[in-house]
Amino acid sequence: MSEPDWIPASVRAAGTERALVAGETLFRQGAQTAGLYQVVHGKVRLARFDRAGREAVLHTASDGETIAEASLFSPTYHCEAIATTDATVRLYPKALVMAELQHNPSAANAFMAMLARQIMTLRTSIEQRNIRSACDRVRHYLAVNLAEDRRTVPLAGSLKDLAASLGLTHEALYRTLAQMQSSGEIERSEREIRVLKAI
Amino acid sequence: MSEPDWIPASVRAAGTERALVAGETLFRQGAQTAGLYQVVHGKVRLARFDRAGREAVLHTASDGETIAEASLFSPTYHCEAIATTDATVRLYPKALVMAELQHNPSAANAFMAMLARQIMTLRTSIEQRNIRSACDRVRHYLAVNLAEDRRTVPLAGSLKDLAASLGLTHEALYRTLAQMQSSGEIERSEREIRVLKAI
DNA sequence: CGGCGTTTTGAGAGAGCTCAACATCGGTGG
DNA sequence: CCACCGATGTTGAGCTCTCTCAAAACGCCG
Repeated sequence: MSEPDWIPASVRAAGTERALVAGETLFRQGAQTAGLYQVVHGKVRLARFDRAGREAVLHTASDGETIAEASLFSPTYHCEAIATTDATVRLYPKALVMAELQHNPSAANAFMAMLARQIMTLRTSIEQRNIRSACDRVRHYLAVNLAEDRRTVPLAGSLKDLAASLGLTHEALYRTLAQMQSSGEIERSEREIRVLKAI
Repeated sequence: MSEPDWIPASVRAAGTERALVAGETLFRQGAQTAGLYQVVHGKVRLARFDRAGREAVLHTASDGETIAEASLFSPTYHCEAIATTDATVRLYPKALVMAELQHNPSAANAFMAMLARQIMTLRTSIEQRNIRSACDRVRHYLAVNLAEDRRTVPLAGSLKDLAASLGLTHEALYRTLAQMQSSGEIERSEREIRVLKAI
């Protein structure tokens, strides 16, 4: 989604890599911002924790995506970044990125477009979490994440992770998927869900 | 929140105003994007409607705020804009705004910062909608919207509108507020809520 | 005064959460 | 090779909480 095509070679060269093991925290809410991170490979999720200890998954970034873009304009991070799988990330220093955006209009334009896309994606997430019914929430997820064949939805990680992304308990997701499968609405295989009825 | 301090006078002068009555739709999801809107006065909310007809309020813009910024980078609007109160909006043509962002680095910078702020606000909304308990959701809202005195939260519109913004039914909100008041957690007056216990 | 929208309160039902038990599978170490 | 362990996947039962449907008080405005 957020291919960092706008990062020029000069900035790219200044990036420093770091390896993360699954479960490791990259940065915490409130910590000083270091710069812009790009996920080289693996999955890193952005999340917040509420008083009750519940984790709200805000986004999961995969290979090539950048995270913490908004933090370029903030002195501290406003959410937690946690490796969902083993992962490698690359850090681009804040000052360097900001200077590039300041002096390179086309980079700035691409960056703005990327922020705009993120805003749209986030609004879709809000729409999704506004749906109470687990079944309709799953349907919404399927509709939004349909592959180009308009019939299948790839499953990137575990169902448990998906449940967290959907804001459901994993039990509720399991049950809902089982029900949708037995009613003939979907078919499931190892790495994808096939949608049989129009959504 | 989104004071359009980055809109230069030249663009400002090219704006065209339009009056809206409460309930009127400014633009619909899927419609061609005309440009950037600024709410001169009144309240305009961005929302989406799901299959069940439920409205998910994504944002409510007040005096001075801009809406549809992300749509500058999209051919169509991705949500509905509806006047919550009688309102006046000003439209800045897309091409003019884009040209300004292209040639004026400081305007581009301010615009990027505004988009970044919006991303953070949207993430806070997702965090909020991830909270199931009506009481905790209200507490979260109060904590996020505390005035500078750290004790009061202003009530801009009706409680019914607030309920929609919180993603709760109005009945649930009324009940929750009544309960929080009777337990001594808050005090209510016409235009604000006073928080008595630390959140 | 009548009408309309907001604010309240009541009662019932449905749905997801919580707690719990168990199956499955891959990896580890004896 | 097998036992063990942890994480994921699955299913069951009960409970809580919000939603839904209803009804009524209240305030505002023509």
